[in-house]
Amino acid sequence: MSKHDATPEANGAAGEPRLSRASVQRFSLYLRHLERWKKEGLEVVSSSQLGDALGINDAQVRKDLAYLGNLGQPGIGYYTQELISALRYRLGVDHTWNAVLVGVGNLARALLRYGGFAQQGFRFVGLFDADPQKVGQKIDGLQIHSPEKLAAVIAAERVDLAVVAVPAAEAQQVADALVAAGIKGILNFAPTLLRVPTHVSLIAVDLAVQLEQLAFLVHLAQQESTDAR
Amino acid sequence: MSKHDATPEANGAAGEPRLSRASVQRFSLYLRHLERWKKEGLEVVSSSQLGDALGINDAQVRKDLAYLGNLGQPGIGYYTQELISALRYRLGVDHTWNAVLVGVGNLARALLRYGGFAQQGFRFVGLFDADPQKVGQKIDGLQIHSPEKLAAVIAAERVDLAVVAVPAAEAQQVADALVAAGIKGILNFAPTLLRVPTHVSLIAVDLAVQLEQLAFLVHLAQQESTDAR
DNA sequence: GGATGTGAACGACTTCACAGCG
DNA sequence: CGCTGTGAAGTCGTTCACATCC
Repeated sequence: MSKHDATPEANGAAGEPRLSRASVQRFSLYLRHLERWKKEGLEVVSSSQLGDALGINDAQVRKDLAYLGNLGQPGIGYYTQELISALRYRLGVDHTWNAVLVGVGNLARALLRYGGFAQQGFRFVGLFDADPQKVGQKIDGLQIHSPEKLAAVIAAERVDLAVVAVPAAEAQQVADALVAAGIKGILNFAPTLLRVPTHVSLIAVDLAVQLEQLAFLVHLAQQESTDAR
Repeated sequence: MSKHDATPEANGAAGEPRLSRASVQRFSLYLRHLERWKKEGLEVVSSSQLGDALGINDAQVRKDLAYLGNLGQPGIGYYTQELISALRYRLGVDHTWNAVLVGVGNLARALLRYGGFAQQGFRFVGLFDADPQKVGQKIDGLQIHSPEKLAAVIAAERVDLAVVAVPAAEAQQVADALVAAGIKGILNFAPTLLRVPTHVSLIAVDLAVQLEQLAFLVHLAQQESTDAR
C-alpha cells in the first residue's frame, strides 16, 4: 500500500546508513513502549526487551536505534529518557502538528474522540464536509466548514497534515484540493489509491481490506487444516 | 505489524508456488477494482491495468494471479468474471462471515455503519462492552451484551471473527476470552501487541501509529529539503 | 502483435554471529 | 560477563526479460 516517492536516488551525500521504510514503521511503537516504561520507573532498557514488546528480533531493534546515533551503552542498554527524547526529535513529535479532517462521518468522530491523537501532539484545527446539512454544526467544539474554506484554513492555521475520510468517489478530488492548498501529508481512509505529487507524503488505511484480509487468513488456515488430513 | 504464525514449515507436500504474505494484502484490492470494472461492463482486464490501479508492477500482478490457477489468456488478458469468482473463492468471501465487536466506542460505531463490511459479506451478530451503562442498549438494531456472554454468542451464532476496539489495557484479556471461546481470527484496533495462539489469525490496525507515521514522513521530507541546500 | 507465466537478477529487510566495550 | 554495533549471510518480495501461446 502507499507507493511513495522518497527521493528516487536523491541521496546526495550517499553513505548515510539508510533508514528503511520498515524501521520507520517501528519507531512509533518503540516510543509508545518506552513512554509507558518510563512512567513505570524503568531507567534503562535493552534491545531484547524492546524486541519482545514488538515481537521482533533484538538485532533488528539495535539496527533501528543505531539510526538515532550511538545511544546504547554496551553491557548496560539504553537510557530510557535519552531514547525517548531522541525518538521524539527524529519522529518530529517534539512539537504539535496541526491537522484538518475532511469528511465528517462516524469514522471522523471516532478519530476526533480517540484520545491518542491529542496526547501524541496532534491537534485538529478544522473539520470539513460537503454536506450542507453538516456545515455549521459543531463537534467537540470544532465547527464544520464547507470544503471551499480548505485553503483558507490550511494557510491561516499553518496546517501540515490532513485526514481524508470521505467516500472513495470523492477522495481524489479532496486530495487534489488539499495538495493545492499546500498540505504536506495525507492520511487516507477512503478505499481508493490516491495520486499525489512526490512532495506530499501519503499513508493509506483501508478498513474493509483489513477485515477481508483477516477472513482470508482464517479461510487459509481452515483449508490447511483440511488439507493436512 | 502483526507477527503471525502461518505454519512454520508445515508445507507438507512442499513445492506449491507459495503465497506470499504480501500477495494476500493485494487480493482484496484486486477484487475491489474488478468488481467495479465488471459493473462498468468490462469483460477482460490485463495485468497492467490492474497494476496501474494498485500502483504496482504488472509482473507482480501476474505472479499474484498465477496463484489462482492459469486463468490468463495469452494475448488477451483475464476474463473479469472468472477472476472475480476465483478471487472470491480463494479469499473465502463467497459466503458470509459472522463477526462480533468488542468495545462499543466511536470506532465501533464507525465500523458498524461503514457500509463496506455488510456489502463484502461480513455480518456483525453481537456487540459487547464491559461498561454496565452500555449493556442492554441497542445500536443499529444490535444489542450490547456483557462480555460474560461472549462464549455463548460465539458458539450459538457460529462466529469466526472478532473485532477488538477496547482500550489497550483490556485488549489482551479480551483476546484471551475470545480465543477461549473458539474464535478463529481477530482484528485488533487496540494500540498493543496481542499474543494469540498460532491457530488464531491476527491483523492489527493502529491508528495513532499511522498518524505519527505520517508526521514522521513529512518531518523527514522537510529535513531533506533543508539538507539539500 | 499482444498478453501471459516464470526463471533469474535484483533489492529490501531480517537474522546471525561475533568483535568490542563498559 | 552482558549488551551494544555491525558485517555477513539469509530470507523474502519485486522487477526484469523473455519464451510461449492465442
